[in-house]
Amino acid sequence: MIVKSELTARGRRTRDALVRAGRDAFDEHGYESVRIDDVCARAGVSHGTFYTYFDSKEALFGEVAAAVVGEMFTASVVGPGVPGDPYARIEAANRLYLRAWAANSRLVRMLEQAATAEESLRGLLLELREVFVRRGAEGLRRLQEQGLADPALDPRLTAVMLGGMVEHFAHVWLDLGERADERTAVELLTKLWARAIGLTPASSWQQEGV
Amino acid sequence: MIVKSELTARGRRTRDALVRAGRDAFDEHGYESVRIDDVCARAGVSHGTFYTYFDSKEALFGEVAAAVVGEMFTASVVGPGVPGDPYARIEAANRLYLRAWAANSRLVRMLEQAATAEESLRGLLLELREVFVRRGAEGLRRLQEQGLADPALDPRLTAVMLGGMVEHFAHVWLDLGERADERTAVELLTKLWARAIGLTPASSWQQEGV
Amino acid sequence: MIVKSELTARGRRTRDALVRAGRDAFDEHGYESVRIDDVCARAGVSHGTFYTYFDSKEALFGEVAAAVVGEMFTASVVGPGVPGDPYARIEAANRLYLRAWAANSRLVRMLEQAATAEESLRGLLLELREVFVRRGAEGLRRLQEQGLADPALDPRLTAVMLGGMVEHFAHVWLDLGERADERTAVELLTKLWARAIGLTPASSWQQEGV
Amino acid sequence: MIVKSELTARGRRTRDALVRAGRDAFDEHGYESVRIDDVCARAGVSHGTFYTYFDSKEALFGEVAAAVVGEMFTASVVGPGVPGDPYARIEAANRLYLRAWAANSRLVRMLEQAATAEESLRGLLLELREVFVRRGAEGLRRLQEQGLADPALDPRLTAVMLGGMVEHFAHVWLDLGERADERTAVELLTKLWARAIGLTPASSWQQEGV
DNA sequence: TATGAATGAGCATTCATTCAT
DNA sequence: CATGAATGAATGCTCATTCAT
Repeated sequence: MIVKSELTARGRRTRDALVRAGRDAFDEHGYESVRIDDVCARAGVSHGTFYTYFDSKEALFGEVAAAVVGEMFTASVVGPGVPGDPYARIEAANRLYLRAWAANSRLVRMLEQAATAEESLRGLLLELREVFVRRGAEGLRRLQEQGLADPALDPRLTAVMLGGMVEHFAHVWLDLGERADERTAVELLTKLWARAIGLTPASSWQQEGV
Repeated sequence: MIVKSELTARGRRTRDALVRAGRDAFDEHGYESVRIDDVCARAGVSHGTFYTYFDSKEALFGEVAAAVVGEMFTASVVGPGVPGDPYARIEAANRLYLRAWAANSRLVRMLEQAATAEESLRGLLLELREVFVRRGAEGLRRLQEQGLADPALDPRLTAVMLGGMVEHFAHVWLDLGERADERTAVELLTKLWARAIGLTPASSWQQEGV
Repeated sequence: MIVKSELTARGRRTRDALVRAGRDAFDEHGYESVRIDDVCARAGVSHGTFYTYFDSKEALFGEVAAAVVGEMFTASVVGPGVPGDPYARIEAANRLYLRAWAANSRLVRMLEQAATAEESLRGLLLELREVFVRRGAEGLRRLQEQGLADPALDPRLTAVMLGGMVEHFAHVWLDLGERADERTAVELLTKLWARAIGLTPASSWQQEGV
Repeated sequence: MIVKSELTARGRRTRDALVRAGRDAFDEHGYESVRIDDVCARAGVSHGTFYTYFDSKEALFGEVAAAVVGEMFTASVVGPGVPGDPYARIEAANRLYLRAWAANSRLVRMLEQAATAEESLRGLLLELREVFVRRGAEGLRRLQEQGLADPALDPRLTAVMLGGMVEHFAHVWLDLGERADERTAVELLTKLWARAIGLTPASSWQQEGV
């Protein structure tokens, strides 16, 4: 097998084609159903060529999964340009969150499947979750410090639960055909999220408690 | 193949052993990894016997899935003995909801996987979701009618989202090792749920709106 | 895989057919060249059936080798009916020795090849050699005790060398086409062997030494 | 492919490196296990370069085998400086014989293996044996003519057998781990050889016969 | 000459399913 | 009803060889 760092331009092109083909194939047919042959055909290379770049189907999937996870990280960052209004920031975050998960729903679920068997993939999966959980927890903590959210909530557990709500909805929405338009969905998710953490326009938590 | 209704006592015992063995095997190793051989060995019957009762591996899984779904329905019904306090009822429902999904998390996810390929399983999966969604929506609608919850919320979509929060947490908690004890989890899920729907002790919604 | 002891009569027949077919195939084409398919075709069973009885090609070869080694042991025992005349006994032994190795020359050489890689086969190979070496050494020691052979010879090393002469000749004769008829070969091998150990009609060694 | 005679200095170096690498690889891992890739890596050239110099793996092996055979011829010639004492000459020859075979035991056995399939290699193998057999036969014939060895022995067949004894011992000694030090081994081989051909200090054969 | 990417025939192995007993 | 031997399509992977650069 040729390692990634030792590639010529031509090799890189072929390798990229295989990763792209693999990603499409996995997304369309599911991990188990994908044949190395399918991937090769899609990438326009012969069967043997696959093994010039990857040791196995698992290795390819690892590569695909890593790419997906990387994209999700990048795509879900709420830019600094978003207004300081906490509610608006939550809404923006939820929109990106929903989109990021929706775009990769099937592959992420596949990653979960595969992670059961493959040690290396488990790490990737946990890293993925951790990044999203931490972001959510950080955001909540900040609001708590500003007196805008219920200070009694455990930030991490709350982030896990509310993040899960968004993530799960992405799946139900796109994979299971639950009917809703994005605007409505994001608005409702945001309303539920904001209310759940007790987001207040003023700093009422400092006086009252739960 | 012998159909279920034409079984002798002995046949029923063998068949039940296969279903039980299949359920355990699927839960432990995942759909694809399970060999008919494994199931037969577990059930203590010979390889050929399997086909006396089932047409295929899929057929067995369908049977297992149906059993699981049935159990989940039964197990998650909030008994009439629970006090009328809405918050307490939500908490009781969430506890049962969480337990029901946690107990069968892997099999349900397997069902989702398999449903991608198998038409018949898709129906089962949708039925499963629908029952839970409908229950949640009914509950919310009742609270709205009583003026105890935000009447502006779409009952179904809200139920999908908040139900998803619980369902997803069951998965994260049990399959992915997120650390939490049941009491804490149920309490937080309930608090978030209640706040999200704007559950009020009094009937404040009638005067205010969102 | 079905273990040997759990076979029905039918299974035993199939298994035996595979071993026989494998033996023929190995003998004709050499280890590496033999395809599982060839063996199956020869045995008149389908490809998959092979794996009902053997885990791999190596496993089959192990079985074949063990059978060959067993036969060689049996076939090379000089019966008790052979006259006590030491020279005649050596000749009889050499004849059987030559025949035993000649009959299985290719398979034994294959075993040597394969033993390089397979730990389990190495044991079999060493056992095979050891039996023949020990027999030769015992015979020599007896003659030495009777004063009929040079007592200065190390029995084991001498047996290794002279046994090797016969074994090697079997190979050269049959595999490499060295021309000779069996009678001539056995007579010459015996003459060389007898002279080499200083076999004397009388008990001259007791008086002389080397 | 570039033929040997048309090489530049650089080409010769690369080619030699491949032959040397191939010899080491064959000796260590056996014919079938050697990958062209291994050889190239060892020689420090890229995969494609191999085919600049050789048509195939077999061609490389042929080259290696020829080199080995050449060395064995050279290394085993008893120099003219060795004293005329026949026993001492036999001992010297056996020492060189043993060393020559021991040094190349694995490669020679590989050649025998390969010769089964490759016509061209068969010639090489037969040539190798023939040289050693002829030398042994010549030596014996000379001794017979001088009345120092049993004139009744067929020189060629005797040489095949006794030569085989030495050759085989080299294999058993080095490849199969039979324990012996060289001095002891050579002395015993020589004693057995000398006695077997009836080597006498005086010219007793002229009067007696066997 | 050297390189290394591409090729594809070839092969071992798995496993759901069938069927004779 | 139960058994377990037989089936064979399906598929991942290897590696000698070719060839464009």
